Amino acid sequence: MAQGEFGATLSVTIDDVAEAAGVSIRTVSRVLNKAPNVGDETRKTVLETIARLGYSPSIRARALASGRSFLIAVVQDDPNAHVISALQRGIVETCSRHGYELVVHPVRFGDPEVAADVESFVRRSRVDGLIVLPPTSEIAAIPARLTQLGVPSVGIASVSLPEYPCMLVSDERGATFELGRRLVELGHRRIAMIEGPPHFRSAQQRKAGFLAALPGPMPDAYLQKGDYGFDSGLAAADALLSLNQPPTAIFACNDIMAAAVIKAARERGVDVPGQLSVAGFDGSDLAAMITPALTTIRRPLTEMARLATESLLAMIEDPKSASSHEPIALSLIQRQSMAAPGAV
Amino acid sequence: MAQGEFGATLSVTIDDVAEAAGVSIRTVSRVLNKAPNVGDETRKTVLETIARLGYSPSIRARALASGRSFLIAVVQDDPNAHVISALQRGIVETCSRHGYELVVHPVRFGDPEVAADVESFVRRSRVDGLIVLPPTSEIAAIPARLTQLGVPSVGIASVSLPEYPCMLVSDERGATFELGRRLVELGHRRIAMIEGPPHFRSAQQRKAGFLAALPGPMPDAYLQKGDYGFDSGLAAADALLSLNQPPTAIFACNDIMAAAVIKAARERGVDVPGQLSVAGFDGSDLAAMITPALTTIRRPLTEMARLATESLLAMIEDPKSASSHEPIALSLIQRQSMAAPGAV
DNA sequence: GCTAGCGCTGGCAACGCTGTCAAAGGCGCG
DNA sequence: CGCGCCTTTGACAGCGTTGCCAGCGCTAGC
Repeated sequence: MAQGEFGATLSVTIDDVAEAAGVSIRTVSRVLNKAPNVGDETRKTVLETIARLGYSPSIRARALASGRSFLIAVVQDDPNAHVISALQRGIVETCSRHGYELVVHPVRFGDPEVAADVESFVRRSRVDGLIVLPPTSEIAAIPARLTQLGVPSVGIASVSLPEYPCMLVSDERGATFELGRRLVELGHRRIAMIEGPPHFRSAQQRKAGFLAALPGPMPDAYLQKGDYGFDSGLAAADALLSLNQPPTAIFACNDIMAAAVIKAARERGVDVPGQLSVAGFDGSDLAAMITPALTTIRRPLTEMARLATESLLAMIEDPKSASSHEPIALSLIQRQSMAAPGAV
Repeated sequence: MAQGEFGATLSVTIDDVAEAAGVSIRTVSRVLNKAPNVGDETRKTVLETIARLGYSPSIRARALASGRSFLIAVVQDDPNAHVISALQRGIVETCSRHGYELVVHPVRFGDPEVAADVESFVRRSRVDGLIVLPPTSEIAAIPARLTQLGVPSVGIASVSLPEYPCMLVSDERGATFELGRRLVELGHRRIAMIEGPPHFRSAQQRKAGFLAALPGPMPDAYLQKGDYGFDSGLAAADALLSLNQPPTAIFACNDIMAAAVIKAARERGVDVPGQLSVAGFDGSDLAAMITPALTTIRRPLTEMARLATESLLAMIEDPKSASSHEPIALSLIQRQSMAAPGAV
């Protein structure tokens, strides 16, 4: 019911508009959906009436009638604020450009029920599609279920999972390989590394790429475990710097642990990069803010998110449109924390 | 249509369940909504049938029929990944505990159309309620419109806006006052500050609280402009440290600028905290990762977000429930970047 | 013995929109 | 001049739920 010309509320419906404009609701609907077959004059009248009454269509009703919700979801764990936020920015921006809304569905990577949880979420909320963020995107059971449900999905990860109809695969392995080679070229021979959690395939990729770039196998003592947390980075750095033959370069699998290495080095009076080169991974803001500024590997996260969203929307709009697995190149950002080995 | 016992798809409806269970759809609906008036036996049968068919109710249809969407929205600008992500964590967690989903609606603080944009978003998406994050929560026109639409909203900010039916007001002014007093107690007399963007009321609060704690007025040269960005912090720090009488303490209105101060000091060979004390604001992870670790003010963001969400959901479930404006106390985290002034 | 009241269940309409189909009117073409 | 075709418009039937009210079979109360 329209409540008069002013103070239009949520309760103005398409019927009110149709009545006020003297046309059928179907015609109003056509105008709303920019259907081609509407007379110019009619369209104009309807548009004016809509504006006059302050009407906005109910997405809910539209969803029920059309089978499309104009909602997409992002499935994410929350290990890293920087990554999530950069990705979300790109997704949300693309969504609103296309008239979609974004719903956030958090999950726990370690939870054995993740796939079931995501499925039940999709069934209830009836979103039109999903974007699955790392590391959750490494779980093959999720895209498998989604495909079975017929819901389009896009994964963002460092490895390609055939279960996804569409993926953005960042070449983390290639990037760490390049970083490793760079260190070797600089003259480093005692090169150490702090791993990420081994159950993340991206962590495996980073490790594999880096190790492959080195001339020989890495001594066990140089290969430290880490969990992407600051404290684990501190512990690993302490262990490395306490060795009789400490490394002249340390690659930490994310920026946070790399920052910990720099802090640990500083507290022991080890000069970075004079006595120790340090590199991280993520291209986070943090890397630029610490002293010395951290060499790191940047993923074009916002850009990737935009691409992922565009692909997803294309799949939604046209289910036949074949989408592919896109490789994404990463870039090495060289800063002050890395240099040729100095006085050993 | 049910497609057999296995491979149940999205298309299982309440009708299928009703038929399979031998009851009316109305009864199935009652079971779904945990209505009290259902016989134990009937409930059991229905529940079993639901499980057997793999049925999940359509939130969309429920929304249309009941006038509730079980969707709440968070309205946010994106100035600070750390803040947004901590808040989102609390919101999303509380939502899913209560069976709601979260949709993210980004806005631009500076946009003159923000309020209209939010209104149109609410009208289209028909969310049941909104949580407005800082700094967008400082714009009074937004809650004003929402109240007019009859949509519950909760604001999280550093100042109380009467337009909001419910707010969480963090006492940033009180916290910076305490910080200022602490610096004075430590013996600092030459105290400087780097402001945030003056059009943020929270920045005004932080400034006002800090200045009020000092024994005398702050010299103009000690009061530097900043925009919460790292570079602006660097510039301000450079200006301050170039003075004939450089300050012995600098309070930067956020952690990022404080990190810049520490970096600038280091590059000039100014020892922190020996020659210069530095404090920030935000309690971000960054603060703990830099060297020296940064004294900062922590808002219990995730906790606040949880509280805000609980209040919002209470208002949604029971519109009569009176919600209030809750003051939130912040805590000063003292770390190595702050000490008594040393050799001046 | 009759009615009121209770616990449980079902039928019907509605929520606000779109899909489908068909009708009305105007046009070109043979 | 008549036919078919195209464009514009409308009627009707859903979409999958819930709200409302009625009705069933009982028991309790007068």
